[in-house]
Parts: sequence; C-alpha cells; structure tokens
Amino acid sequence: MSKVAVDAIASDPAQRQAADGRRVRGDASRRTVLQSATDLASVDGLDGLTIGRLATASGRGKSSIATLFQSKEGLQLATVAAARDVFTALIVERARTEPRGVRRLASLLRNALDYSRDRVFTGGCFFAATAADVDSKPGPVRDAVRTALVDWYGYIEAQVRHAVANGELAAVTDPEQLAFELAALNEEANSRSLLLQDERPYDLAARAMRERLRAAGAAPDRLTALDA
Amino acid sequence: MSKVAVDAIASDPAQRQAADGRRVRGDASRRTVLQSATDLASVDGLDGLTIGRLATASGRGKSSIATLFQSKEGLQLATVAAARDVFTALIVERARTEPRGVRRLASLLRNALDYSRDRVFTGGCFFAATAADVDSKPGPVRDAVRTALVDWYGYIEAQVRHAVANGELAAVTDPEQLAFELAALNEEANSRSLLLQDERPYDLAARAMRERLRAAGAAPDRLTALDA
DNA sequence: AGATTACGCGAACGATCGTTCGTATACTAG
DNA sequence: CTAGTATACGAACGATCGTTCGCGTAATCT
Repeated sequence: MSKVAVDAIASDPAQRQAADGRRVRGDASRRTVLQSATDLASVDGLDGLTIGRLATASGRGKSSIATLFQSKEGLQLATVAAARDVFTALIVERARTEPRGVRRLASLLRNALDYSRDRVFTGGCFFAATAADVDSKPGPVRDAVRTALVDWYGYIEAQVRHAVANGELAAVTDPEQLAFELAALNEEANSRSLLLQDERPYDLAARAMRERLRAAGAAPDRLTALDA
Repeated sequence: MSKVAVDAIASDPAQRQAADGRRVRGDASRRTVLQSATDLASVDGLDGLTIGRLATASGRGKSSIATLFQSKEGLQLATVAAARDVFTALIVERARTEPRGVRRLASLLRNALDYSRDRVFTGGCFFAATAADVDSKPGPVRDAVRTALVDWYGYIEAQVRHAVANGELAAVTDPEQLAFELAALNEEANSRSLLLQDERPYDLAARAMRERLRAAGAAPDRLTALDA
C-alpha cells in the first residue's frame, strides 16, 4: 500500500482506529484470550473465571490480561459479548437462510441443540452455565447475560408469531407459551446431557419439539430439521 | 429423668451414641450451619460456598466449620445431603398423600414449582443452582448432586409409569419422554423466574404441564393441582 | 523529534482462600 | 480419677485472588 493510500485512510476518522497497529494487535490478543475465557467460563461460570488461570491457559502474564480488559468485570463483560457472538453466528445467523416462521423456528432449535451437543464451549451452552452464576448478583454482568437470554427468548417467540401470522400454526396458539416450552426443552437437553454425559437428551428434546409443533398445527415437512 | 433411666439408655449400644452429649451438640451445630450453607450454595454454587463466609453467616469461627465437616469437600457433601432432605420433605413426601399415578404426579410437579417459587433456598432450586457448577468436575460432590437429580427424574418417570399402568394415561405414552418434558418445564420455570425476577414462568410451566398431561390422556379432575 | 498511547511482563500489594496447629472446654469411657 | 474424644476458637500457614506499579517496546500523533 502506498504512503498516499495510508494517509488517506489515516485521515478518515472512522478508519483511523481500525488502522492503528497497536489496537489491531490488542484486538487480536483479546480475541485469542476470549476464546479461552468463554471456554473456562462455560465450565466454571463467570465468577469462577479467574485472571490467573486465564493467563496460564492463554500463555500470558496475569497483568497482561488485566491491561487488556481493565478489570475482572471488564473481562466478564467481554467474555459474555464474545460468547454471544458465537451463539448468534452458529444459531441465529445460520437459521436466517430459512424463511420466517416454522422452518426458521425448527432450524433455530436444531442449531441450538447441535451447538450444545457439539460442545462448542467445553461446558456446554455458555449461557446456561453462566446464568445460574450471576442471576442473584446485580450488576452489569448479570444485565449482559440477562439481555442475551431475553433476546434469544424473544427471537424464538418472534418466529412463533410469524408462524401464526403465516397460518403455519393454529391461530389459537399462544406464542409466549409455546416459545417458553420450546426453550425449556432445549435447556433441559443441555443440562441433562452434561450431567449424565449422555447424548440421548438431545433426541428426547428434538422429538418433544417436533410433536409440540405438530400439535400446534405445523406441517411435518417443515419440521425436518428436528427429525432424528 | 432418673439416673437409673439414663444408665439404662447409656447401656444400650444403639442409643449410646445418640445420647452422647458431645455428638448431640455437634449435630445441632451442623444442622444450624447447614441451613446457612444450603442457602449460600443456592446462590453462589457449591464451589462459591466458602468456609470463611459460611463462618460469618453462621456466627462462628472458620476453624469450627473445618472441624465440624473435616474439609471443604465434606462440607459440600453435607450441604448436598441437607438440601436433599429439604427437597424430599417438601416435594416427594408431601405428594405421597396422593395415590400413585396422575394425581401424585400432578402433586409432585406442583410442589416442585412451589418450592422454587417460595424461594425455600434464596437462590431458587438448590439442585438447579449447583448442578451447573459441578457437572464438569469429577468427584464425590458431583456424584452426590447427580444421584439426587437422577433419583428425582426417576421418581417422576415412575409416576408416569404408574399412570400408564393404571390406565390414567394412554398406553402409547413413552414414560421417559414425558418425564423429560415435565422436568424441563419445571426447571425452566425456576431458572427464568430467577433471571427475570418474575413469577409468571411458574404459570406458563403449570399450564404446559397440565395440557401435556391432558394430551397424554389424563382426566382434568386429576390435574387440579396444576390449575392456576 | 518528542510526547502520547497501547500492549506486555514481572513484581509486589492486601485480601481471602482451605487447612493446620495449639489450647481450652465439655463430655464419655475405663 | 485418668484417658480419650468432640466441639470451639484464635492464630498462623502457603496459595491464590484482583489489582497496581514500574519499565520496556512498538505504534501514533503533534
């Protein structure tokens, strides 16, 4: 890249930051560290995530992590954000290829089950593992976890609403009720497979989801994502 | 009590231990401490339960707790056992007044919802709070939590089987499948009410349980425990 | 060129962790 | 009466916690 081009970029306020070699290096470090952090937190919770063990796991000094994230709370917030990015990319984004309604809903649920089953995070679903940890401790970390889960629940419910509006589900369907039940099955599969070290809960959950959606009026050929 | 009577008790090998004033005092202390311990662990998990804070919460010295339970692992095991006693007394024992089958099943589920909703433990259901933070760490503590939950799941499933055998539920009912779904609804109500600080999830869960059992063939008049 | 900013690391801080020791007290056993 | 046992407490142990400081390096900004 010519010096002229560099100057042109550097003179653009929006891109100046992105071109800052120090921040680029720092962001790369943060990304690497956060990969270990989400894994550790999925096992030990956000409270059990310690800077010392994270430093060892990512091969850096303790003070480096402290510098990169300012404080433990900053680290926790960044960890939640990183986990959320993974969650969204693997579950929500992938389901967007399906049309709104039952098809996208079924894809969403299948992706969520796979994300847990594949142990994308060592301790299973990141948010299931951390929700219990923070839900009794007010503060920005709890708020971040809560927001992520509320958004997730809301997205499921939105797809149910689309399905009802589409006529794919019976008009009498209560979207909040159905979304609650579907989320419950997903989370039970995650927690029980972790507890029993068994993959069968995923089949039980998928079957329950399929039957529940069929009972609500969904056509079987739009539920193939939930087949065994 | 006369001295003769005391001697008579003391000479009975089975009751000698129970009459040992030192152990009586110790057991009373353990009971008191464990009440704080189950509460703390329901909030911070069994790992987040620390001897220091438990000492403060129960108004004793740190070394007293260490003596009473030998080690942190001993404390954790005793805490799980104490929580299990409460769980069994409030949920399982109370349901035994109902006849086996759908009625006992509905009572069981109602008691479980109430036990969570009433915040018998500050952090909601003890086992939901602690399962997440031990399920990735092998050892006797994880085994104790796992056993408690497996027994609980098994008891639900046993009532489903009784109901099928009674003819209260359709013969085609898969007991493992139905028990899984009912447990999922119960746990989702607990976790979501904690996360959102809202009691509505309990109504959503009760409604789902009732409709699911009705769909499996249960008579409405045997599901009154799950009515709103 | 010089001042500033961001990363990276080792060293150290006070606090808390789980555990152990010594000692005191109460009760039992022989 | 003497030994032994079970609680109870304070003090201290080494380890780890989150945080801060100083110093060096690299990149940016004025």
